[in-house]
Amino acid sequence: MFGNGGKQTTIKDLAKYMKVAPSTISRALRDYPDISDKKKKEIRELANKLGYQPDSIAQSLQRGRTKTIGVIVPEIKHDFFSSVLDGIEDVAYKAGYSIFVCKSNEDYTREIINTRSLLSYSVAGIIVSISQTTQDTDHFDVVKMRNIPLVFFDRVCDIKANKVVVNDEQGAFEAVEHLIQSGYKRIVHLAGPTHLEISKNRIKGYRAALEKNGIQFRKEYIIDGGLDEEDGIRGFKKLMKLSPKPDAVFCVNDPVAIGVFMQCKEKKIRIPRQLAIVGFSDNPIASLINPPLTSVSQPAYEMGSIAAKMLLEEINSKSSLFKPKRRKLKTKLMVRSTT
Amino acid sequence: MFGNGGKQTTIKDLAKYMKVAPSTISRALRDYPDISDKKKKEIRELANKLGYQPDSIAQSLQRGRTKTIGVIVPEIKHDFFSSVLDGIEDVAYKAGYSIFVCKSNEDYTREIINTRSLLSYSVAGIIVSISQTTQDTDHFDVVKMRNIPLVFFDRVCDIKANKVVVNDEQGAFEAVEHLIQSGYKRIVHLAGPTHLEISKNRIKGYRAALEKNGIQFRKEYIIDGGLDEEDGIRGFKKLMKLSPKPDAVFCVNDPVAIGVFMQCKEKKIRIPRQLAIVGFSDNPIASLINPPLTSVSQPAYEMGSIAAKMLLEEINSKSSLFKPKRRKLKTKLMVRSTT
DNA sequence: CTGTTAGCGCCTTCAG
DNA sequence: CTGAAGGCGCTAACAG
Repeated sequence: MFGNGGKQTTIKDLAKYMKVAPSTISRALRDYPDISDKKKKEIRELANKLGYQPDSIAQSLQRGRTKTIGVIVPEIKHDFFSSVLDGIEDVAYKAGYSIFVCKSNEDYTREIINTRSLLSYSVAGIIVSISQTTQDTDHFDVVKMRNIPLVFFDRVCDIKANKVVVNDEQGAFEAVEHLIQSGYKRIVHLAGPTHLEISKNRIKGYRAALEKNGIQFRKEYIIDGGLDEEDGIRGFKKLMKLSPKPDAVFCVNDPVAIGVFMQCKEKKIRIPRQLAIVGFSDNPIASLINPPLTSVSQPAYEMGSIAAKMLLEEINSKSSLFKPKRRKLKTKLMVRSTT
Repeated sequence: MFGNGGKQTTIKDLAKYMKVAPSTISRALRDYPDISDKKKKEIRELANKLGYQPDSIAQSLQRGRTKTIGVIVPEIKHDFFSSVLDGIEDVAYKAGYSIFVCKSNEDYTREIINTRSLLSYSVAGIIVSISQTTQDTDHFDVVKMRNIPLVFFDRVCDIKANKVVVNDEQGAFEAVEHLIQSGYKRIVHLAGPTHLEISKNRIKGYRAALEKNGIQFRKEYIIDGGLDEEDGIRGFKKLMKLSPKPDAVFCVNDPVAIGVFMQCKEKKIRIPRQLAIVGFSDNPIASLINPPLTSVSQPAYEMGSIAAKMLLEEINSKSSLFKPKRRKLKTKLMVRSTT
């Protein structure tokens, strides 16, 4: 735009050209009431000509906050999280915010470092889904203490903050009841890490469905594990050793279900004849595999956009006595052919 | 950490407590040679106790650059892009950088705004895969002019900058030759937007394979379109109207292939008996659908990590006469059951 | 209506 | 070895 050695044009530059004070430029550009319209127009034109762009860093230092949102997710490439990110980005973009994306890699320590790093960049707010290995959540207290709005989604924790979740218990309940009504009797649950709320709630739903339908709960039918495909594979192996042999499995999420699914294929176990499978989150992949996977659908994109909206709302509410909200979205059981 | 009204501890605070000058603190914390070891230790301890964290914004303003990398992708939720992001994040994190993720939404205008926004935040460098609708690339000239390192990946353009691509032509060639050797004769190519290099190169490979194997090229067998599932659906419809009827289709990428795939299912067309399909990028989904999709595998995570490494290298090379590099990664044909 | 001053938090001279 | 001063680009407060 201008051959000034790669430097950006500053307000000072404009001031010199126009022979006015920098503050006048600043005011004109931000359409302050008490500047003559003529001058405003002139200044605008010059700014345009020189390709002036306000320096966000300088503005941020001055304001003490950037127009950015920090996001911490355990993984980026998972369908669920990338869809959530998509939702967050759209809302943020429309509001003139940019997003810092950090990945904890399911690692507690990295999550702490991510948090610190976001704080040091004075983000306006933070959106988090905690890692599988996170048990202690003191690092988020610092965020609260600095009055930085915080929203948790999906994998939430006990902290007093905004939360966006789905109706995990109800979703699990419907999934398991569906299995029961389809005639399955020996239903195993491959559960997630026990300290995560989602795991607990999905277990609750599982038990409630059994109870309501008069099926006795067996402790050994809950198999603890993680949230990844490998956990599904491991879970499958444990499950096959059980006796009496289970006839259905409700998995804490789709990756785990896919793990089981692949093992069945490998071991030539017929789905659903020999083993019925239900997943959770309804990844796009669920409807494309064969047989298509029955799964509890979870509105990922929407969770992201709602989380971002809640965050922005808190950012824009001056009052520090913001009351944390909890949004619980509905799940929907997508019945397909693995059940 | 400290009940100072949510404000972060600053160097000034430390200076007051210690009754020394701020500059002394700054020097001690950054381990400057000429500060007494004793004082250094004291200062470090105090900083720790008060939970001091340097303000990245202030540092950035001073340096003129942040320790951040801007990334612009057309979509976040696509397997390919989210895996690339994963690769970028890992490398960035290890180098102490954070990433700004912007999504162009395949929209030229939004891409321009994204670029501007990243510039205004003084990112240390930018990594981009251009949108389908981007024909003009002047907005990246500004980046170059401000001496901000730039790396393109996958969807690159003509600008003189670092690039990370795969061997598109060779990949396409192998895919099509594989079809020919499997006995298919009437091979259609669902191509991408013609102004993108990847589209051109994949077309080149397609033609080269036909030529080498003495199959006559037919203009109507190249069907132009976009890069999404819907484009696959549209492409399928056009393809079915052709006569003589094609017996195989090579798709510019996996989403398009999936679109075709789903149409085949819907219209009860046997794969590969009636129509063979090959995709490009080998998304995880490819191996899970039934029949599993033959696809050209593209190392997405690696592309991201290499792009980030190239960028950091340029960031760290003081010399402004940095010579742009082009890394071409290898593809690998994953032969499965749709061919 | 406009200019001057001061300061956000940090780092880099330049003096001692 | 350490302190004081100035400035990165911008804006808010105070003067006229």
